[in-house]
Amino acid sequence: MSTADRIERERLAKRTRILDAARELFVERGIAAVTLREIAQRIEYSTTAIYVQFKDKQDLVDQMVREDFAAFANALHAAAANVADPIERLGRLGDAYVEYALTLPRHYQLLFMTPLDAASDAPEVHEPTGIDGYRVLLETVRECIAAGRFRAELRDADGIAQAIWATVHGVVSLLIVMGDTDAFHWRTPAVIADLALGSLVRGLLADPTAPQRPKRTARPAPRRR
Amino acid sequence: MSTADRIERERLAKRTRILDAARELFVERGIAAVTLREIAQRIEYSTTAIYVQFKDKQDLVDQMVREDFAAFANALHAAAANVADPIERLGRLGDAYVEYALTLPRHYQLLFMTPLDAASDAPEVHEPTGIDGYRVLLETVRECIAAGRFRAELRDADGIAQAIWATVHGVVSLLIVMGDTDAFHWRTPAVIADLALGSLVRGLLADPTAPQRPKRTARPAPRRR
DNA sequence: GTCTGTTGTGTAACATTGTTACGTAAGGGA
DNA sequence: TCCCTTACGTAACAATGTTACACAACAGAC
Repeated sequence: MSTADRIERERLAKRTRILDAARELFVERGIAAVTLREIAQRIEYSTTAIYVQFKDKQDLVDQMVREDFAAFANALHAAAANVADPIERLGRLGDAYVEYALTLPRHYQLLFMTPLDAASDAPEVHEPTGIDGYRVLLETVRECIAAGRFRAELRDADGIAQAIWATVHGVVSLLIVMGDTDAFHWRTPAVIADLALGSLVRGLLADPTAPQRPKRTARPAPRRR
Repeated sequence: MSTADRIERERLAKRTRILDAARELFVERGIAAVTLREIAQRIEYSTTAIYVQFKDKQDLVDQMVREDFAAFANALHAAAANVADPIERLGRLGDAYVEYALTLPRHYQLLFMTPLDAASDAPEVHEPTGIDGYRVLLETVRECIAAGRFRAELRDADGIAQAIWATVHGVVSLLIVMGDTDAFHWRTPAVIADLALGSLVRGLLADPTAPQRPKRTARPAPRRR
């Protein structure tokens, strides 16, 4: 059925157009501030046409978020690839994480700083969002443990991975929310991330006398609002 | 003018009633899900009566948040009081932080996980929100540095304080958003916090062979939604 | 004691936004 | 050629934040 294929192709193309327009507006002005009418107008459809592809606004947001979680996980995979030393890999993962999050702060906020609320419809059916990226981290931590790089009493890979995740998440999320308040005299994201993750890893190491990681390039502060 | 006093007192009492009702509803069901009509009904006023005391909904939220930031800062002050050893004080601060945040996750979300948006009206006029608690932490870090407890190359008190803040914030905020997703096999908040903050501090110390902190009582997982 | 102006309150209405009902047009399959 | 599914748009609805306006209460001036 070539015709059915074409129809499906057009259907998917429209879905992509909607998601792209929505993504752009969401990232720019925040999810709550964007109306369906606005999205529809941008792609030259009526508002209700969106409802053919998406059950409601929340469904649109969910599907977009799910796609972008995958992209985020891919970025982490890429950062970890071809790095033999697991400790070094931890650093690379952290760098990539901060990089992604602060390049698209709005997006990060959507992905990791917003409880999924009404997504309780059927999100547990699919792969839980964010689990991909977590697995990369967890595997690296397991390697560190297996290689005897961490102190002997540190055997809980999940706990350690969660602590590391929490640390980098804390840096970026705190900066996204509070980064505009000058009174805190914020250091650059790279400095804070190096201090937090660097010291954390150092505290985990069995042999802290090993050399530290080199400096990275600076990252700009997250943009406003 | 006793009458003017009474009027002012009544005015303040009404304001408090509004804020209390709003707080209760916000904490229970989230800020966006609560309507002004609902708040008004709970305190037996008309909806528009709220507008006499507050410019709009955002203003109401702002004022509530400002008050509660102060309460949070007080909790931190109390936790830090009468603890001579600055390193131990860091731990106490972290404990109090996690305790407060996970006891009132909704509230924490409101305070530290939501960009202030329209609060850009006149929030910078007043003391920036959250700065009180930060000062307690910063002062403690300064003491640690002055006492030579940290490694010699660590001299940037602001940077270190921000890294520590980011770490505990990361633990609680990650759990608030993701804590319900079982696939991550979350450890208890106390375990993650100890791993993250404990290892971070250990990584900062000039002498990591010093004794670790004792275990604390367990904290329940943050409640849903 | 009366008047006046300010302040608080409620009713009604408005604008916006997510959402649904319904009529219509298109187009593929029999 | 006919039917039926699908997509689309117009109009309308419900909920919510917000404003306009009229009225009542009441403190202060005279």
